[in-house]
Amino acid sequence: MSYHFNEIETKWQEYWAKNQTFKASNNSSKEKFYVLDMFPYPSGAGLHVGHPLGYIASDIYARYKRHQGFNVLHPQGYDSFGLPAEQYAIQTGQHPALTTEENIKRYREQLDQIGFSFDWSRQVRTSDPNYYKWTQWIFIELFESWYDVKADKARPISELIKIFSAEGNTRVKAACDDDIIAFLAEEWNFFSSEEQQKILLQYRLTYLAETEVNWCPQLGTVLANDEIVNGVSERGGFPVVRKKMTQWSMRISAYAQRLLDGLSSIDWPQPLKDSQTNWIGRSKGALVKFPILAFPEGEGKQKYGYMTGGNNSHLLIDKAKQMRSNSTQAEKLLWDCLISKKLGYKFRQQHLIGDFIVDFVCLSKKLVIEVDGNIHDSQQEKDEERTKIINNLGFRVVRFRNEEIIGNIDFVLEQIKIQLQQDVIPPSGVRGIKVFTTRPDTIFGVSFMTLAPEHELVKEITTSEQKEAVSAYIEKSAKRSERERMADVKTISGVFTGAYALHPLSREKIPVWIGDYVLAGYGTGAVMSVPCGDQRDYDFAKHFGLPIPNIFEGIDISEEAFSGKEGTVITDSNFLTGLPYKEALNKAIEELEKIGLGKGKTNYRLRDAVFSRQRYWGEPFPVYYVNGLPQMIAKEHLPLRLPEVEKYLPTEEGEPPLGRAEKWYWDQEKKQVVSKEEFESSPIGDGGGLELNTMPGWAGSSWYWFRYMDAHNDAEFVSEKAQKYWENVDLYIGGSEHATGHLLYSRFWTKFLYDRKMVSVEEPFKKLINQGMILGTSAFIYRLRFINVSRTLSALSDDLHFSIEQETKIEEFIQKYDNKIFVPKRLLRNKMFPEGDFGQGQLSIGSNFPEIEKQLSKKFPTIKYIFNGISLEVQKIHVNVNFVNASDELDIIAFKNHPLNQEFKDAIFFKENDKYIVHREVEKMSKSKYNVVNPDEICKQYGADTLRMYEMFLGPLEQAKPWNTAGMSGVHSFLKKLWKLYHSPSNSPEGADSSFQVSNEKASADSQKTLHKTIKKVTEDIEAFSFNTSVSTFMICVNELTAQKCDNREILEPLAVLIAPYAPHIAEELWEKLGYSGSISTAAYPIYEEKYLVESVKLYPVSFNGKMRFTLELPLDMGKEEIEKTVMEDERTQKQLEGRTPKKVIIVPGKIVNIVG
RNA sequence: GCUCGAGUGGCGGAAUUGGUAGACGCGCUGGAUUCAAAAUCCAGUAUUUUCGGAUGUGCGGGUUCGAUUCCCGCCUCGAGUACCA
Repeated sequence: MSYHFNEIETKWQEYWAKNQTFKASNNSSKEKFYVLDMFPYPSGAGLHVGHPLGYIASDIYARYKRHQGFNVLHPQGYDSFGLPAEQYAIQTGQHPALTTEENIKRYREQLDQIGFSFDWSRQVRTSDPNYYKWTQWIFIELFESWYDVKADKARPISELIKIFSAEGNTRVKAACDDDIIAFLAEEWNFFSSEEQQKILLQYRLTYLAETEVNWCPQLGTVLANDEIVNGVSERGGFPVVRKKMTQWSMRISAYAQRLLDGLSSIDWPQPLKDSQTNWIGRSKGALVKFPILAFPEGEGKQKYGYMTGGNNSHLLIDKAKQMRSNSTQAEKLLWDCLISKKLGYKFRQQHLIGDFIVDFVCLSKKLVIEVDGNIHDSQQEKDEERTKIINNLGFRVVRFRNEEIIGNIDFVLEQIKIQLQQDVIPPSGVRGIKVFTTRPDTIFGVSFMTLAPEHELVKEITTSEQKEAVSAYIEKSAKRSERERMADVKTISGVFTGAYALHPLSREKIPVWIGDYVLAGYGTGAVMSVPCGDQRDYDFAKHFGLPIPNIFEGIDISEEAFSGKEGTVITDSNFLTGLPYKEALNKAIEELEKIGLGKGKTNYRLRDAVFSRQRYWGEPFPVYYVNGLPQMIAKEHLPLRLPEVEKYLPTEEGEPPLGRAEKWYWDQEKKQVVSKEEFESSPIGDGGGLELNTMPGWAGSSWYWFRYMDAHNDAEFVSEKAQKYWENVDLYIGGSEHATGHLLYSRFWTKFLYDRKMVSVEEPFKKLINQGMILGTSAFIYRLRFINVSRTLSALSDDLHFSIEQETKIEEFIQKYDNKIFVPKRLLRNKMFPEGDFGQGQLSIGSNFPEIEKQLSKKFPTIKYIFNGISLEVQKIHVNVNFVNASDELDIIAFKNHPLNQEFKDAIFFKENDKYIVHREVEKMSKSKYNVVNPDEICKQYGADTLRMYEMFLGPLEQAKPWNTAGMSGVHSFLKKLWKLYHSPSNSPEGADSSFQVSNEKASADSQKTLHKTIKKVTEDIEAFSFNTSVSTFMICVNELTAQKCDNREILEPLAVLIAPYAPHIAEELWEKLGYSGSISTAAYPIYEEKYLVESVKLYPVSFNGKMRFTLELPLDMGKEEIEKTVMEDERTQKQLEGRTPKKVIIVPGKIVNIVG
């Protein structure tokens, strides 16, 4: 009986579906194992042969683990919100839900026919309201959380509010916005609710803020950094520009360090970990402040650090002096304490800050202490104003009352101490340029500073002489798109601002420049330029003739900058001179900290992730606005369902598509979504307009693996019990393209959920494997096109004096054959392209292509006129690989008759030997390259088991490889041979199962050896995810058993189980024939027994000087000496030695013999 | 530029801690079977050769009795990233 794979496969696929064979239970005494594939997006193109590669691997592993006795969770679902469905909706007007539904249906059919062991009962879809209800729920949890830096975890926002009302915000260390205003507890409690909300928004883990975003006009939405490839959108390849917009953001930067640390605890491919490490981009260095010398030389007297007064200083200075001598009792007491330096910092009394005289100030710590007498009670408002201005000048202010100082001076000093421990560097602001540097050791090599043109200080510091040049430069660089700036790295440009900064250590004057090689978005948007140590600074200095001081001992910097670190000794650097790199670095930070102008800092490249998309097909935010401030809809009213709109385009006012929804207001009284009219006519009017943006594609995929654990839970996103049982994903398989998107966001959300005690694990995926991409083998044909015809034809006509008829003839010819003639690649060979291959695109041809001219002239006499003047171009175009056979011949008839190829109906192909041979190239498999191969055809022709084994056989899972069906027949005939092992030879009577035959007799030692060798190797291979070699092992096994004429049940039964993970359908069928009633899927995995492999003899390779010359069979228990004796006596040895005496004989018993001499 | 990965027959690829390089499959060649084809089976298939052998895992060196495997330097290809201070 022959192997009818189609029948067998359909039969078992139906059986599995009917019996829910792969349904996982949440209540099991078995050990759990969770195998997951990366969430598929159901695209309209369906699956191609590259997609199932990872699914097959994970399925083999899942089935293997079931045989091993594990309770396996192997679910599947769809990441069904996203851009392509929406683009399609815009083009066709079809609701994305409909097209998504159709796509999912097709995906499911394709998945089913490959025989995956998915537990479909747990299927989820991100676009299902029952699912996105929980995505919205998690969003609210993020909104209700802040990041406590000291505890290094997220905490509920309610706890932050408690802290604020008890002690203000000066002590709490939180991941928050940069421009936080310091306030005390009394101030907080005094703030209006709106002010409080605004402040809290600066601390929440998801927050609304105006940010520079990547705006893609064609897609009508913003994109995250990882959605942009080479300056254009990943989907569609449209240009992206920078734009300021108010957006929801995720404070992922708070987790930068933990995301980095966590990498060491997970078993992921190193390249993937590297790429996350790079993306997070941690760099250690120092934050240094360079005070600005307000005016360039000549215009004003040089100012020193303590000269903090404003332009009215000369008027106020005397008053300050007077006040110093007239201080109150409390002031005196405090001054005595401060001046005694008990606190370790220098204070000044009655000092000018701007236009104010403050009571006390610690300049290095930027801390102002004000002592309020009773008169100040009546002018609280004025004081607030004053505090604000002083804050803006970069100082913090603490106030104490007279009676506090007199009554409890220790408490006051304690408070001041706490304030002094705060961050030294004030918010980027007036009178100082903050820079971040990884090389504070090179600080004495600074010869100028460079700011990004967008830097907020530029306008303030530019002198009047330079104003014109500076604004011209800013304008110019703003116009340059991000892409241009990226492409053009070579051009050095910049302008001097006219301003100077003070070097914090050398006290020298440093010119301040602007240049667009400095990025506004990284660090502080300003750099201290060390031309001797940084190539960009070097180039800039060379270009503008700025000095390049050398601070590296014994290093030549006449040609280029020196960026080495280890082994470098610093010189010409004051107190750093003579120190090696590491020591100098620490010493520099230490000194900067002492004078309050710098401190050690770790910087991350990772930016907060923009979470808003101006699109329709995504999760709606559970947010409405009151007076412009976001309010969360109470969780019990979730899900907030995506409304219907009549068009999926932005509104006329430029609002996102949700702006078109008829009902999109939240009525806080009715607790429901209402129309604008209903909302406005409501008597109470509580509530507001709902958020018009939707969430990005990664929202739903950042937590979905938890949902599979408890997919039908209506009360929680996952129950504690289910989550604790399944923990996290044991094995995750997918492509490496998600390295910095999905995989980073998923880790972020998991850490957040862990912090808030909603899950018990801190990482989502324990082990991860990247399957390599399956590439397509594209086919190309070469088409001729006439260019600039009308212009050249009239010129030609004039030159050659064509008659009307001739001209008409030529015109007709062009009409008829333009874009219709195809030539083979061979004709394109000439001196320049000896292979006839000119890469991608098109190529102008003329008389330098003699072959073409000859061939064409033969066929079309008219064409000679064209060669005389009209430009001819050859275009290399993709042709659908389905029209090409294995020998690269194009099926011209099928090609011409295809409905999509109407334009080629009367095309002319230049054939050779009656064939048109296409050109082949390996490229990414994609619809646009017409090289997509679907699994459907292969399943029909060879069966799913063949497809599964063949995809594994193709090569190592992680490696990219081109798709090539050549080897398919080998795998298919292997399965046929396997089938034959269980059946008697074909001379037995034909008919149903009559030929099935296994014997119950004892198997031969050889067969046992073959079986156990196979068990050992295949098991090792599965554990190592080396599926290609296990397929080879099966082939060897079946070849050997066939040769042995093995038909023993004791061999064939375990073999069926062994192969079941790879070829489940045939295994099930054989299992049934072997007399079992249930599915093979949980049959016990065969146990490897070493005793069958024990050998008594070994075929020793005998080498001479390391080269194997012959083999010799010797007993394994033979000792070294005896082996040597036997080998030396062998005549082949004597022949090799040619009479010489060996210098040395190396014998590794059981391995090799090597004779040196 | 930087980071990572990979270079082995005509092709996909194998070789576990350094120990018989090219397993397994495709393709190709020859043969059997057949009226013929398909299917199946058998033999051969790195290069070179004076048929003894010699050479051979991108290139050059090193360590070792012995290197595809370890070390150093280079070349090529692929992936990621990119003015990151």
